[in-house]
Amino acid sequence: MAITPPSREIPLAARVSCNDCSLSQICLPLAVEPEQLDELDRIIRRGRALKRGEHLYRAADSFEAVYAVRSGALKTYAMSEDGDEQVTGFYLPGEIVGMDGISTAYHISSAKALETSTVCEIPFAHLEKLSIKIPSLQHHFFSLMSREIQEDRALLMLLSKKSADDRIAALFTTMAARQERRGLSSRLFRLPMSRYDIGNYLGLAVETVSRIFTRFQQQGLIRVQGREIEILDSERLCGDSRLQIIKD
Amino acid sequence: MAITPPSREIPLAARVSCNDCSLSQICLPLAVEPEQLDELDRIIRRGRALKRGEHLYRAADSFEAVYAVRSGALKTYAMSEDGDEQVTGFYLPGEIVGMDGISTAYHISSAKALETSTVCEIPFAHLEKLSIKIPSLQHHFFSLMSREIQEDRALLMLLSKKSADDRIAALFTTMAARQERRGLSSRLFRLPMSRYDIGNYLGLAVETVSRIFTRFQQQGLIRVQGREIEILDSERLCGDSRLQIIKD
DNA sequence: CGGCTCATTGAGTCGAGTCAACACCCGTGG
DNA sequence: CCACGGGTGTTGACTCGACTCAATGAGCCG
Repeated sequence: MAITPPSREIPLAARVSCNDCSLSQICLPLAVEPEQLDELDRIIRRGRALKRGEHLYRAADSFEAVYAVRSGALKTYAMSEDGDEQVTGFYLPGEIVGMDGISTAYHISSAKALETSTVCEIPFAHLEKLSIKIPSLQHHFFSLMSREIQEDRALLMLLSKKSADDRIAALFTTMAARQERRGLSSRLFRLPMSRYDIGNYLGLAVETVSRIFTRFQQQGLIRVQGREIEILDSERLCGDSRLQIIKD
Repeated sequence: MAITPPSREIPLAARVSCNDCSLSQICLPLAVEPEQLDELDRIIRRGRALKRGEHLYRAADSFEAVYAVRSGALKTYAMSEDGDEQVTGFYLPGEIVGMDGISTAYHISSAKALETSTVCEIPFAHLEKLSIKIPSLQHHFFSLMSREIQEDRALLMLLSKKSADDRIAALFTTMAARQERRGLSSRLFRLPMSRYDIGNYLGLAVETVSRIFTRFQQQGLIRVQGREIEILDSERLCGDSRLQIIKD
């Protein structure tokens, strides 16, 4: 099916080692000593490119690897029997996607690019072997999974008792925190996902999302311009919703 | 504070090795060869007893160990700033609790006994070391965490779009599956938690839980007697809610 | 210029929450 | 032995927040 592209089309990212990657301080390598980084480097297949809407993997695909997002953004979603989807997470550069599936050997959810993206593929079997040689890597990976659990728990709290306002506020707050982690502005950023995805993720109707965006703007909490968001009053945004967001 | 109990009061469980434990087929040992079970056995502190309402750990406690439930049942819950709690999970015999906290080195949530319970304490630092020697244990532990993520995701789907009926139905279905995993009846069982905990967990008011229990009974789906539940028509129970529950 | 998808806004409905009263069970103590 | 009290569970009446349906606007690409 796929025709091997001529070598000049291999994206730049493919030739950048973890050493030179701007994300190394928040990605997997942070757990690995420089001397051992080579080994990690060797097992990683870098720079796989995805077009907007393209799948990284689909539910029921066999689980072979986890992926570090290099650029762009992905969403993961699960499908219920009656065919409607549930967005379970958004993944930004430096984050690891695909950790569902370890227990079943096949993926439970699907991962789809929200925009043109590149990812680094980390074959899981190799990662496991390497984790045995590099205890700090094993620990870091346990830690990543634990954080995934924590984030799910935070979202769970949100969905189970919070109002629509709180949910939207929490989305802004977590997005801002993740921007900051990458060294970007936590005040001004662009949401990579549609209102539909937001609604689906937060368990709200698209219309509700839209209405709340508008109202938050009227209240002077944010400024919205399509997918561009500017946080004007993070105090009141958090305070109103009285949320305990995971901060690392 | 605690007075060391005379040796005859050490619970029976404390002297049972994993070898002889009836739960070994669904608990950690399933990933360990008989020859190596001794090593696992040695690091486990067995038979810690908890009275109803007693805490196993509290949020912000330093993270030292994970725990295998031997008997009874626990709930985990998080507290938001404004002081109201959110139940994040229930843990039955053979299940591992406490895996939050790996990434932060302190617990994010609290764990509390729903009834008189015993747990086996597995110091995490030891477990990590042992995982390096026993790759299948490392894999199993990754797998357990992955399953935890999957379960959270399933719950997430539930909370984000499903009706109150669906949520209750899903609770019954997952409880039944977990009973079956332990080799017990999936038709007839006892809920270890109060209606309040159920409501909190599923994001419903207690009154709603109660009403739905009553209606399900009227519809001939279940028979309820306090906390005793008999599933009469699992077909319609699942079918009505059209849910994709994680099955292993 | 259509023909898309995505986003916003308005009007009406309904499911689940809140408030309130009451039933039940069980352990305690008079 | 029974009365009392607290925790737990059930039921009813009323309210409101978010969903649904429907129409319109805005941006994008062929």
